[in-house]
Amino acid sequence: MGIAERKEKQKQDLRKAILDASMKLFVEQGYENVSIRKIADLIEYSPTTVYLYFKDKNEILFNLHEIGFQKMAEYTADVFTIKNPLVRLHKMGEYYLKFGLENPEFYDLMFILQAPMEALQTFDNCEWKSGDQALGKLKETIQECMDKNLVEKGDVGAIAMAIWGMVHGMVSLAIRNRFDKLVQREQMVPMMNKGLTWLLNVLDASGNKT
Amino acid sequence: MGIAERKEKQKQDLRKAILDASMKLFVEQGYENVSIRKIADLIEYSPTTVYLYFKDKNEILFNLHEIGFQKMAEYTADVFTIKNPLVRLHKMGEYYLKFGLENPEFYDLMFILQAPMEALQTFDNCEWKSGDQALGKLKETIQECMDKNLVEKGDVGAIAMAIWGMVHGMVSLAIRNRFDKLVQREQMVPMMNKGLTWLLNVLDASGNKT
DNA sequence: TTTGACAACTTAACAGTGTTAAGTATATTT
DNA sequence: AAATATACTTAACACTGTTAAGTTGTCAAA
Repeated sequence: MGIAERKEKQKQDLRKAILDASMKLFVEQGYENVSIRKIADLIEYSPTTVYLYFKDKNEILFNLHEIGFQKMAEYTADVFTIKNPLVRLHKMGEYYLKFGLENPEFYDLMFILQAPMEALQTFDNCEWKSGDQALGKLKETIQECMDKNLVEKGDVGAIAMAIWGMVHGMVSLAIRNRFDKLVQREQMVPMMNKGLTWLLNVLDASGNKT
Repeated sequence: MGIAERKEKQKQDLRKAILDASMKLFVEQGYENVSIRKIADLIEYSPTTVYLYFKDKNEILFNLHEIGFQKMAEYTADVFTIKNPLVRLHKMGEYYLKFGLENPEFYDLMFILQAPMEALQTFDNCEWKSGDQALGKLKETIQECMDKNLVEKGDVGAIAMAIWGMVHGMVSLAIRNRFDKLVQREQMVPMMNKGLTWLLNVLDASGNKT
């Protein structure tokens, strides 16, 4: 069935072309400019053709959001070589801040916009795999810190929520312009890192009961 | 000039009617359903009339965002009677979480959506007064904690950023559905409070050097 | 009193959005 | 050769924010 295979490949090619076009619009003009009509223009098909390959726009944005997680994984790839879990935790936070501030559009898609989560809800297996995996790594590192008595023991889930919350909070306040009028532009990034370091320090202090 | 006064009053009345209609749409149907045409329908004027009273939609949303800050102030009104600044800090955090989760639409407008900040940029005095005031209270409390040696001394600005970041992060991840697939629905709010309590505990521990 | 100006408001339109129903070719199967 | 299935398009619906131009009605000066 060589002909059926070729047809299947062509279908997958067009699907990929749609995602590539979406990606191009996304990185060059931001998520607000990813519209079905603009995608259609780029791939030189009619807008309705897009709907033969994706249920709706949310589904396209969900795919871009996944690419964002891949990109983020590149940022944090080397932290897992760090033996000391507390140092690793610190570096994870630093890379998280770095990724968010250097890729605000991707960050938006991954952690702020509703669209990808709305797409998720329509799926059969509606787990948020990307988020679950990222949170998992955080939890593991926190657990390791506790096992090695580097930090005081406690509810890993709650602590992970709080730490993730802190870095996410700072990034999202920054990229949604809530720091603009409150902090000088040059001091923003160093100050965010200082905030993170502060947390890691009090955390460290809480563990040293020896 | 009684007649000029009456005219001025009528203008202000219509301005208020537009805001009231916006508010009604906002609380009943969410910010996505606040459109110029729907506002116009409610006040029974043509859509273009709205533009005689507000520069654009952002300016209307900015006004609603201010109302949100008033509402938030009601939540936190009684914390300032608390003498112990560390206890006060804890309660401020608790009320912040409570407000955000009970008023997700307002929270969105105040801390997530770009629209009010875009309006701000067009103003003459483009300070974010509401945000500045709220952050100020947080900073004061942190400073007081340091002055009384309840927490280790450090950069107040950075620490305020981190603490605000944490509560904002948790609220915004929650209302933008990032916890949905990761944490059981019933455990979400208690877990967020647990995360906050955890931070306050390690903070407390960091201060007890006596 | 008539004219002119100004204020308040509306109509109509522009340029865009996501999405769907219905139609048209082309290619495959019966 | 006829029927069917595939891939795609046209045209439309129902919205969105926003603006240019036109229409009233009121008021002050000629």
